[in-house]
Parts: sequence; structure tokens; C-alpha cells
Amino acid sequence: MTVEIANIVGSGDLGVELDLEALEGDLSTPYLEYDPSNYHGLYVRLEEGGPLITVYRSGKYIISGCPSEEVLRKTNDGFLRALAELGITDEAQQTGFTVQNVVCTAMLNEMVSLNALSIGLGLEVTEYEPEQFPGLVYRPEGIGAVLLVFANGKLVITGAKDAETAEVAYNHLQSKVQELV
DNA sequence: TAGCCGGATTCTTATATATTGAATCGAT
DNA sequence: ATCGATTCAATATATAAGAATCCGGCTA
Repeated sequence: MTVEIANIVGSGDLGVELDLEALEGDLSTPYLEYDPSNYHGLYVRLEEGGPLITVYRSGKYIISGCPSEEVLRKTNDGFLRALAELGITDEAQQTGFTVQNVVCTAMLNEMVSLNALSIGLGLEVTEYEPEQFPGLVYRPEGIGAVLLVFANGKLVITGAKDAETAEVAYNHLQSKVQELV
């Protein structure tokens, strides 16, 4: 697998209004952070260094920092179980949990200069200002993802709704680069 | 003036440059 | 002990997405 997942973000809705202050006191995990003067969301981690769950008063929440879809699913299950144990939500409360963003890293087989690449891909779909940021930003049309290309051939693919889309974006760029070599 | 709309806020993660700040080092 | 110097660590730069609340600015 040449395209590796670095981070996955997902969101869901508990369908219940929450008292974040009370929730902070009730949750058994010690990895909590709630400071309304700094940010209105309650930060929850089920384990140290694990994925971050940002919970809002509305009952909606975000999970970020997952290295795989498996971890994302487990984190969501664990969070829902913890809330069910507190009697805040029903056992089988469905949240319509959705993956919102998949961030991946990859490496190109061939390399071309970023200047040549920006022209080859099209100036309308690329942004390359090395004095502002060392990577070239590529927004391919028709593919729901954005790619960052670096001079050494390393890539960051972000904005994809799933791993398959990131894979498609990678293959697309790889073939484009192949044409330019 | 009220209300609405848009932008920044917070966080995560990989990536790579420049710059800043801090910290330690040899030397005085 | 203190001063230039060197080295390292950290931050900003840019990308995406979700969430809600803040702010400013604009219009009615």
C-alpha cells in the first residue's frame, strides 16, 4: 500500500442536548478538557494520546486523529458506550456517524520539478509559491481531494471522504507525472 | 438599531521551509 | 560568571473537514 492514512475525521450526532460541564464530571476517562472561555467544545480522549472527540452542547461531535477507519469506529463505539452507561443516550441510538476527511501520505515513483509540474498540471488547478509554502497545491477537477506535492516526491492527500478517493487521487497524479517525465 | 452573514476560532495529521527563540558551549 | 556563538527545538507558513460561538461589518 503506497497510500497510507495519517488521519481520519468523522462526525456524528447524539440527538440530545448536553450539559458539557456535567458531562465533564460524569465521564470516567481522565483525559478531558473543557474551558468555555477558550473554546465552547468539550475535548474527550478515551485513552492517553488517543483520538480526540470534540463534543458540543447540541449533542453533535467530531472525532479526529484516527490512524485508521478501524480506530475511528472503535473510538465512536467506545464513546457511545460511555454515554449509554451514563444514561445520557439509549443503547442503540443511531447517530449517522460519517467520515468527513481522510488525510494520507504517499510518495511519487517519478519526480519532476514543482515548477514544471504546476505548468504540466495547469496553472488553474495548482498553486505553487515556494516562498510562502514549500509544497505545490493541486486541486484536480472531478476528484474530491486536494494534493500537496513536495520537491522530494512526498505527498499529502487531504479532503477525501474515503480512502478510495485518496487512492484515486494518487493514481491520477502518478499517471500525470508519468506523462511529464 | 436589529438582524443577518461571513470570517476566525479549536483540533488532528502528514508534509517542508524559514525564522525565531531558547538553551547550552567554549572561552574569557 | 558572563558574553558571542552554535545548535536545537518550536512556530509560522499551507491543506481538508466537522462542530458552535464569537466578532465585525453590512443592510434594511
